[in-house]
Amino acid sequence: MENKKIMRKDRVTIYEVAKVAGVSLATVSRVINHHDNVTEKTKQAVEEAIQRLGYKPSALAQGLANSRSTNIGIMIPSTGYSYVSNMLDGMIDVAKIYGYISSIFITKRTKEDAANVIESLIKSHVDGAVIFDDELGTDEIRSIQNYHIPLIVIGHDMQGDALGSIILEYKDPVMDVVKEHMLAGNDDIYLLDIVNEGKMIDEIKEGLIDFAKENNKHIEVLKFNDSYGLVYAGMKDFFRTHKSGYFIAPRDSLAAAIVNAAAESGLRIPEDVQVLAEIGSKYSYILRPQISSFSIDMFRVGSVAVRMLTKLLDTTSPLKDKTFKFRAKFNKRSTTE
Amino acid sequence: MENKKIMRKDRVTIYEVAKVAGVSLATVSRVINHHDNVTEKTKQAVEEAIQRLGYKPSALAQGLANSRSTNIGIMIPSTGYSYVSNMLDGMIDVAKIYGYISSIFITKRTKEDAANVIESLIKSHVDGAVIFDDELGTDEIRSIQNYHIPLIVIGHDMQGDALGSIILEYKDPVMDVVKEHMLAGNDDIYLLDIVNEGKMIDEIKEGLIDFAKENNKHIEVLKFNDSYGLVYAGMKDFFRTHKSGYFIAPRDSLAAAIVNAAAESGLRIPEDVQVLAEIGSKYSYILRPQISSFSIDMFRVGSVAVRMLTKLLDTTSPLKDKTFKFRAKFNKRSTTE
DNA sequence: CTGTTAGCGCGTTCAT
DNA sequence: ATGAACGCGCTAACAG
Repeated sequence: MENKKIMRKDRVTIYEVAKVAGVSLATVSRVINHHDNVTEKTKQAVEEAIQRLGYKPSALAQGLANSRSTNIGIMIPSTGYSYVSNMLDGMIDVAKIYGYISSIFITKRTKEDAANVIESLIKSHVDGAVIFDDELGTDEIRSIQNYHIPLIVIGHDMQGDALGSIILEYKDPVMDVVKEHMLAGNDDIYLLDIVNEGKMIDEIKEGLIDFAKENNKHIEVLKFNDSYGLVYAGMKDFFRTHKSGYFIAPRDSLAAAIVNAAAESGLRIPEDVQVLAEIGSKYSYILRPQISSFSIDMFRVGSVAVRMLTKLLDTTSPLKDKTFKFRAKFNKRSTTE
Repeated sequence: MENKKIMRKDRVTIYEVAKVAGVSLATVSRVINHHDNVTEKTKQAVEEAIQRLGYKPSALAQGLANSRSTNIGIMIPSTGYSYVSNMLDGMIDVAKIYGYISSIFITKRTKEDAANVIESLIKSHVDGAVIFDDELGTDEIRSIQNYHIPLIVIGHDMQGDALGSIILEYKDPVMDVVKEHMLAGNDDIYLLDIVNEGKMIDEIKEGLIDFAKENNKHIEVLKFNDSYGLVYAGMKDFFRTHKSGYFIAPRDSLAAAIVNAAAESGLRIPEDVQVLAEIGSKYSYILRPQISSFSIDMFRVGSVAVRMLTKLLDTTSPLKDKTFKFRAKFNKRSTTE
């Protein structure tokens, strides 16, 4: 009773459609690809057969046949942060419009995992990819290019052949605001250093610390693991002995932890403690007091990234601007003076 | 200089590896699939060739050859809401562990779009899919099954052959809390009705209204388009003429809109106005006052969904519990009494 | 306008 | 243990 072949007779193929319609498979192929050189009559017959059988062409076979998978890869860190998922939304949205399916590759924040992810990205045979990953070095990104996969890189300023990049300018705007505070004579800055927050945030940190040194000021670094709860608890503790300061947090939910801890310790905001969030979201203005923060429309970043990618993939229309900048806008709200 | 052919000689195939290693492609295939019947020596030779050439098997060709794409489909509405992106995170995480790549199919909230998405889901040749989409009817979901795609459905109580389901119980817990408020003699309930919020929320609305009728109470429905800003503005207006009430919002960010509007209208919370959010997130406890809401660990829902799916896909280990329930937990906080 | 045939890159018998 | 040959489902010349 070796009838294994019979039990898996599921997927309808182009052959069966051809047979039912009484034509050759080439004709069916022409119909589904809208090649106009087909008689209206036979076309109808084919389409009817397709309907009756419920035939759907296999993207796998199509991909193999013309070495285009109509898939794009999206490499991002865990979407837990809302700015990442907003970006993701924008990317998938545009990809869909252009007829691409989005395959997501989540990277943990380790070199090792990044290598694995790159591996599967290449195997997966995507037509192109957009990469937003703080942990990846430019060399690793270049290695992907050895496989001729057009790339859009977000957050690295890179140039290359089938390579575009999007730059997120948070650092300068943030530094401008902090500099102003410092140069006004203040020397009360505390910087929240969250482990594994990524390269972008780290660079801001370094820039700030360097600037402070140059100006004979001091920045106190407060190190925490990621999570609102941890920071909130830590800051409650902190405010038992400290009664003021100018605090900088990577994201607004973390800024909220400071704000809440301060307020519940009887401190006034912004008179006693000021709080600044580097990456803001809609919660910056939902929270009370509203949080001063910097923002970039990440949905738009995602849209632009994929739109650039489709240009890269469409050999007929060369991408002109291969690098695009988004500059964070400062929204001064109620947690700073 | 018409050397176009040379410039597109990109992907390394199994043939080239075979040639370099001095074996046949069958042997290479055995090595990359870890079929043990290969001499250690030739195995080494092959592996070295693979290294030198930087060969990566094409998932496309592999998929075609054994009709398994090692891709799973994930159908979800826009990830804008954090509970959706948390779920997504959980799904992708587990998929990765099991060696699957995740293809995301975003659905807008219309029947038409849903049909298109289903179409591309089938074409994409995924091995299985998990569907979380309020707008889809059970009949449409069944139609996917005609293509023998194992499915996990979240939010619908369905049974079927290669079909598992996860039920999200928000309705009963929410109704319990509201009933208690009503039965305590109150008749001051306002329900925020956000357009396109999805079936799950709609069902709670209907349940609530029915219950009110049966008990001779009244529920005032406040209709808004989605967005914090719109609701906030609308409620500011509302509170010029209304000075109290028990408000129910679909999500905590919307609840925050009510809370903020009320507070800024000089009303006390929860003495004058009480606010309850149906779907809570971490912001329920980040916001001040903290918002009373219901919660399910959506990351876990996502994990469980994909784990169930992998069981469905693994023919050797049949899935025993084909339906799984998550019951929302009520977190009474500061916006209700 | 339509059918035939040769790949696309890889897995898998069936021999050797 | 290893190689030759066929098939997965479809596209793209090439004939007719």
